[in-house]
Amino acid sequence: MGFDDICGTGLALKLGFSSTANNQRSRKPPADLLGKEGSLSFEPSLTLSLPKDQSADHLSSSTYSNASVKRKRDISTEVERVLSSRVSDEDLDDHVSNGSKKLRLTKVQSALLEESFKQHSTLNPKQKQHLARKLNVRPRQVEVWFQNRRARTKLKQTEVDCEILKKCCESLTDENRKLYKELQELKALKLAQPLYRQLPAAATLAVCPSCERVAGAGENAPAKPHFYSPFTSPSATC
DNA sequence: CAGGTACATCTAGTTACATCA
DNA sequence: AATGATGTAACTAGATGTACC
Repeated sequence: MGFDDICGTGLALKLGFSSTANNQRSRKPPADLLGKEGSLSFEPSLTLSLPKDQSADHLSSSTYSNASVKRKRDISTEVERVLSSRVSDEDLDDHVSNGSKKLRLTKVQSALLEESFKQHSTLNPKQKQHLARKLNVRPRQVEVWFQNRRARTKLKQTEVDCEILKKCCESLTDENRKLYKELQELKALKLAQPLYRQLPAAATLAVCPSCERVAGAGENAPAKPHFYSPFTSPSATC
């Protein structure tokens, strides 16, 4: 296993704590990575000793509690710390070698990634490799950047959609209010006209907007047609 | 062909760190 | 200088698709 294998998919992954890029079905750490007496071996040249409670038995637990996740991260950090000095020797990764735990992409790198994202929001392995070489970062970093970028895009779109729906809702409420007001006026007008009472029954029919039943005539008709208020739920009317 | 396995990659959610006001 | 808010790189868990046996 080479250094890029360890760093490329994240230390924790390759150490077998979890496995996004490794093996999704078996959550147990690979046996070949877990040395004896709680030490983790990546290469013959690098062995990290761990306290007893962080030994293979603990790490191979099928479920990971918060505490174990925390410990796992502590281990990862420690592993990274040890590895970083080694990276420095090999001059493979600038951000790790300068002690920074988290890489910040340069403006140029971000711009290139953005440019690439505009062309295609997902990458095939070849494109990923090419972009990684071009940017002088690991393919895994390109992959993660695209994942996060897609998530950001989706989030923004959701916010936009939410705004649109909100406006739509406001507009409909407004329209409903106007219609209700208009209806009240018509009803008032109707009551004010004595001639209205002499009109045939058919002319007084009204339709409930929520159940679409004809009201105001017939045996089973309610005493008066019912309308819904914009301030109450239509379901409450029928 | 169906089923199992390994692997790569995805999404959604979370964490941790860098940066800035 | 300290601190809280914010943006984002990196991680985790689980799902899915594909290739192979």
